[in-house]
Formats: sequence, structure tokens, C-alpha cells
Amino acid sequence: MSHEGIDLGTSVGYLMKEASSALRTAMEAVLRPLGMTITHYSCLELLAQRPGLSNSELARGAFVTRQSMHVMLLSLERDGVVSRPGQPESGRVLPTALTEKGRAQLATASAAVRAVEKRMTRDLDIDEQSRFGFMLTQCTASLRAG
Amino acid sequence: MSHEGIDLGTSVGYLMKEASSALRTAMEAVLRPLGMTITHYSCLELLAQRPGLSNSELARGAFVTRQSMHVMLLSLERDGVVSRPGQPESGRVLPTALTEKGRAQLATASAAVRAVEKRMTRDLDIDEQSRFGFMLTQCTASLRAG
DNA sequence: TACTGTATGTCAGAATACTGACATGAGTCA
DNA sequence: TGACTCATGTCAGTATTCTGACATACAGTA
Repeated sequence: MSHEGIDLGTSVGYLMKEASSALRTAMEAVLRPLGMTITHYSCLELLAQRPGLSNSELARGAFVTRQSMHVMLLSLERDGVVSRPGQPESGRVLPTALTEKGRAQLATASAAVRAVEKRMTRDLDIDEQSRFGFMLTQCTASLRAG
Repeated sequence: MSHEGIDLGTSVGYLMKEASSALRTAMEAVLRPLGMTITHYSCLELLAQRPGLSNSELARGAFVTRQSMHVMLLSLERDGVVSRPGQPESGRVLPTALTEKGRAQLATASAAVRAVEKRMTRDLDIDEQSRFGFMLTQCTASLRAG
């Protein structure tokens, strides 16, 4: 009576978990010396590309709950890396912005993360990289479609 | 002065994080009704395929620390899902085995997870799936090579 | 207007995984 | 033999994220 389960060696799901775990480990390794976590970095990178993002929007972009992002923003605000208005302009949304200190922090971190990403895909040529990215996007869409 | 960072929309790293986050969410959604977490399920699946795995080996296979797996095994043992000898045969390694209850639990969970994985790759044909898996493996290897 | 549904910011507590540390056992090598 | 290195199981404490909950704000609709 053998278990008709998932062959971990060839399961795309397992391989994806393995790869993302390796990516996570590699990113933590380069961010730790900078005193940053992955969520910390993700938050800064998101704000650099789309300034004024709200707490909830940042949470979705960093793939954590808005509660988790909330505590992250509190500490980033305390450290003077980001700033938020005391009162919302309309509704409840508090748009967040990078400070100069935040931009400086991000510059270093972003270079380090770019190096990791480059290392990850070093065995894939341009066409393969774009094909790979497209497949990942397809997987994401299919999973979310339910 | 624009930020020369990572374009999140096309970054392979970001797309991978997005996909693995979607996979995680989908797996949690099907495992939660069964009263199982992803680590819980991973542990059972590993044991089904390679009976007698030690705590440390299970940890590596599930991509968590051996300390985390240790507390997981304690609760699985308490629930009668796995069993370990009271004393090691040699060294300090305690080989773990699934109980009948554990096998039953796994059968249900494994079917649910297989369905999720199938959904994830439903837009990829056989060749693309194998190509995708190979690319993931390459990424993992490159990241670990440092 | 009133109502419903959806989204937000925030607080509190629980669950989960992590880092640090220690002792034990096996293997290697001088 | 003894010293050294490495991997393991385990304990303790910390950190991070999550779930649950609440009040608030807006858009759409009857």
C-alpha cells in the first residue's frame, strides 16, 4: 500500500517552494548586514516606485497582511525612514512617503537585491527569463482564479 | 532624481515571490478545513516518501529550522500522527514514522494539494511544465552557489 | 434619506518561526 | 588516545506574522 502522493522531486509546487525559499534566504543574507528585513526592503522599494501608497496597498504589494505592514510602518516611521501625515486628506487612507534617509537606505539595499536576482537568473538567457516570468505570471493568475 | 531600482512589474524575483505567495495562500485555503498547516502537511508528505527521516532532515525538506520542526513533531507525536522511538538506535538521530492515523490524514490532504498544483499549472502543457521545473531548479542552484 | 457592501487604519492576542545556546554523539586526523 | 570539527536533539527567549475585532469612511442602491 504505497502512498500515491506528490513526487517531491518533480513536483512543480515543491520546486517553486524550494526556489522561493532559496531566494528568501539569499535576500535575507544580503539585507541582514544592512539591518533590514525583506518586508522592510519591500516596503521601501514599493514606495520608491509608487509614492503615496497606503498601508493596505503596501501590504498587498509585499504579500503580508495590512496588520503586519502597520507595525512595520510604525517602526519605519519611528526610525525616520518613511513619513505619513497625521491626518488623512480624505477617507481614512494615510499616504506614505520615503524620507531622504529612506531613499539612501533603499539605494544600498536595492543594489544588493539586484545582485541576488541577477545571480538567480544567471543561467537563463534573455528569452528564457522572459518566458520564465510569463510562466510565473500564469501560475499566479491560475491560482488566484480559484 | 529617479530611483534606479527594481521594476517590480517585470522583476523575476518579484514574480516568483508573487507566485509562491499565491501558492501558499491556495494551499492554506485547502488545508485549513482539514486542520492542517503547510508545515504540518509537508512533514507528513516527506515522511510518506522517505520513512524514517530525522527531525533535521524533515526541517530541511520543509524549509524551516530544525527548532521549528521539533515543536511541530512534538505536537504531531502528541496527536498520534507520527511516532518516534524513545531512544536513538545510534547517535542522536530519532527516525520518525507515520502512524496509520497519519497516513489517513495525509491521503486527504495530498489529494487537495495535488488539485491546487494542477490548477496552478493548468495553462502550461507538459513540455512547458518540465521546462518550468528545470528553470526553477536552475534558479535554486544558482542562488545556493552563492 | 437610509441601508448595504466594501475598504481602511488600528488595537489586542494567538500562532508560528526564528536566533542563540547547550550537551551529546560520530567522524577525522595528528 | 586526544583534540577538533560537524551534525543532531532540545531548551529558552525573541521576533515576526497572523487571526479576530472594532470603528470609520466611501460608493452604490432602494
